[in-house]
Amino acid sequence: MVPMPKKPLPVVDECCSVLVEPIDEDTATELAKGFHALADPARLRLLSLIAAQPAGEVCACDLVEPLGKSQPTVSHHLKVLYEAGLVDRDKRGSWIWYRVVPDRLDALRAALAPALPVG
Amino acid sequence: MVPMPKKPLPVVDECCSVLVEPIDEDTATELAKGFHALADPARLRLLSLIAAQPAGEVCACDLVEPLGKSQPTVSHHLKVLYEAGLVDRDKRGSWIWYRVVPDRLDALRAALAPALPVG
DNA sequence: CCTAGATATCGGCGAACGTCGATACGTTGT
DNA sequence: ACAACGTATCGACGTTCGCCGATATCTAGG
Repeated sequence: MVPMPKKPLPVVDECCSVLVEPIDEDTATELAKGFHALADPARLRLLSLIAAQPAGEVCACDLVEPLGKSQPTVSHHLKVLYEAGLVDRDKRGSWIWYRVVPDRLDALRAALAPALPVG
Repeated sequence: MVPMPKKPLPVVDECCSVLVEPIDEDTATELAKGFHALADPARLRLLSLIAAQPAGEVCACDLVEPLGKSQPTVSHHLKVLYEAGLVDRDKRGSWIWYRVVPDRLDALRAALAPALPVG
């Protein structure tokens, strides 16, 4: 069994946007963790590379070269994305395949939704 | 004249989502700056407090107490939000009024939009 | 002018971050 | 058992961050 880093997927409990009403500290902390995972160019590009795969998933070994960072660095960033619940992983033999978790991204996107959905 | 910190509103040039196709380094860096501004509980709460005002704007002096941080700290976070283009400001006498800039938030939200809009 | 209030800047502190080389772990195939 | 490969962890480094007290700057009113 792979020793899980921490617990993935806390998932924002709030249903609505930050812009609708003042959020409490706990919600703010939770959302901040999510945005923090997106607040790095390398992680955004990793997320983009994973999402761009036709099969919807990609081996970690195929992410090192296109990202242009060392293997430990890529591993580190993938861990951050995973612990933030933005990507899921699947071990097959020696390889680990990553794919995007749409729900978590949707939750962060919803947090930025305007107060009035549409005129 | 107030000495402007830097230049506000770089605004993401990309029209589409990170999830659609692999983004280049410049786009990633630009988006990362935006998400970085959101990657802090204090700033998220500030943004939420500003957006929650019925008048759509609020004096900075009315943000110190509800945030529960020192005045220099609040000033610092407001500066970060301003330089990220997430809020705009308006000086009236001794007071400075802040309001949310929806466009910038929309751009960040769009960057998280799924590849296929709807079924 | 002087005072009082609002805001920004400065300087410093401890903590967290991004990065990499070296290394350990786990799997595959010989 | 061994070698080769993919991956994770460790240790260290310089940088950035969040925070605050002290201080400077600006404005309004006596």
